[in-house]
Amino acid sequence: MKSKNHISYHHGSLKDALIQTSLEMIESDGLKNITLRKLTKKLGTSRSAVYRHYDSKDILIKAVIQAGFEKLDTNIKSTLLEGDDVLKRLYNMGKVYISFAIDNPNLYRTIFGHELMKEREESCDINDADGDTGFHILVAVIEEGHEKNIIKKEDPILQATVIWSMIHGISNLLIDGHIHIQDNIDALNELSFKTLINGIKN
Amino acid sequence: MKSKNHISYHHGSLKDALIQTSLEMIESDGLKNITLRKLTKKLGTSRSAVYRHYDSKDILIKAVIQAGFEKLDTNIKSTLLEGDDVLKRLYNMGKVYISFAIDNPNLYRTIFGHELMKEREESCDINDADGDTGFHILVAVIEEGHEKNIIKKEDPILQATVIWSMIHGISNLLIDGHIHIQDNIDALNELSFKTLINGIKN
DNA sequence: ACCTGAACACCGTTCAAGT
DNA sequence: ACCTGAACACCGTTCAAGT
Repeated sequence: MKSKNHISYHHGSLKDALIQTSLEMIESDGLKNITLRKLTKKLGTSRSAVYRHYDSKDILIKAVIQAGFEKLDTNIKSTLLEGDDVLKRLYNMGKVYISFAIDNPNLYRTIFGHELMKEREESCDINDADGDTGFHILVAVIEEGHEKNIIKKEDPILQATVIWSMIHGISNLLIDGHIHIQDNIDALNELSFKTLINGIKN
Repeated sequence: MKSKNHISYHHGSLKDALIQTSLEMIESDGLKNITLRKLTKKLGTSRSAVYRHYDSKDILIKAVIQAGFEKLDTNIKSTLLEGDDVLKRLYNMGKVYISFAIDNPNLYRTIFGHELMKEREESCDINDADGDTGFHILVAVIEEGHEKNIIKKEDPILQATVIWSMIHGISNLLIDGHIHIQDNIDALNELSFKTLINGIKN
């Protein structure tokens, strides 16, 4: 029975399966080794089936990147919400963020380095004060630091951007091999955090 | 006469012409729109001529990325060597670096985001104390700051890495559209620099 | 509704043949 | 030595045809 109607095996689930399998293939082989032919073969469908759900490979990849970004964002959010100590939460976020990049270098490279992302203007829109992204939580944590007189009172969005930039820069340079101090990552973590904090705390 | 022997037009210069034209095409159309067919058509050679100089497209692209990286590096170096004030030189470097990224987003994305760069281990090798890259000069400027008692005496390589990470992170987030504060770039510059400096100066 | 598979225009790469 | 152009195996995308 089961093997008979494999025609409708992906009925309703193909769309999601395409994303998940793409995420796996990006991490194992890199983005540029993903082809619709390999992807659909892995899923047991014909290659034109993709076009029922996405208008082109580029649009599929965009959705994959969005999914990858949300994966990272979920990690960041839960870390930022865990515990009371504001500074400790910021420090932990940095560690989790950098660990994500080190553990998923191809995915990280893809979600942040892709040319298609130039026109993005969703989840991370800083102007959208009502959002619920990791960045929004980061801003909220900084504002909590303002109220508790732990963090210097400057524009929290700019402060969040500075913190994010530092962490993002470290992650990027690490996975691209521009930093060759694998044994010294902890020291880099400590110094970057100290540098950030001494610059923004009261 | 001239148009007659176009067969040897690129005699000896094709190798370099491939790099230069690739750099232009990356910036105007993005890396993924570069094909050997378009590239060689633009240069007036047959497409297999490329293989006289590079074993594959990937290896050509690697050389292009290296050339792009050196372009940025040259900018950085001259900025770091200009003037006496240590802090001002660091500040100027940041501005020049970020400007380069904003002016050449596709190139910047390519030289830093490419999957091929995982195995890189040349110019930026921090362990090579004798190098002459922008990063090495940055370390030297920091050491000058140590001698002049302007900058806190910690491992200069780690300090350089922290500074570079911040600037690189800002550049990356800006060109990927994760930061939507175009009108506020100056404020971001100021705050990030202030954050760095207040964290590392005496 | 959703899937199939042949067809099309592209791509990187190879290679025997030219000068 | 260096270049040519046909050939090969791949790719994304389209579309008439199936169920």
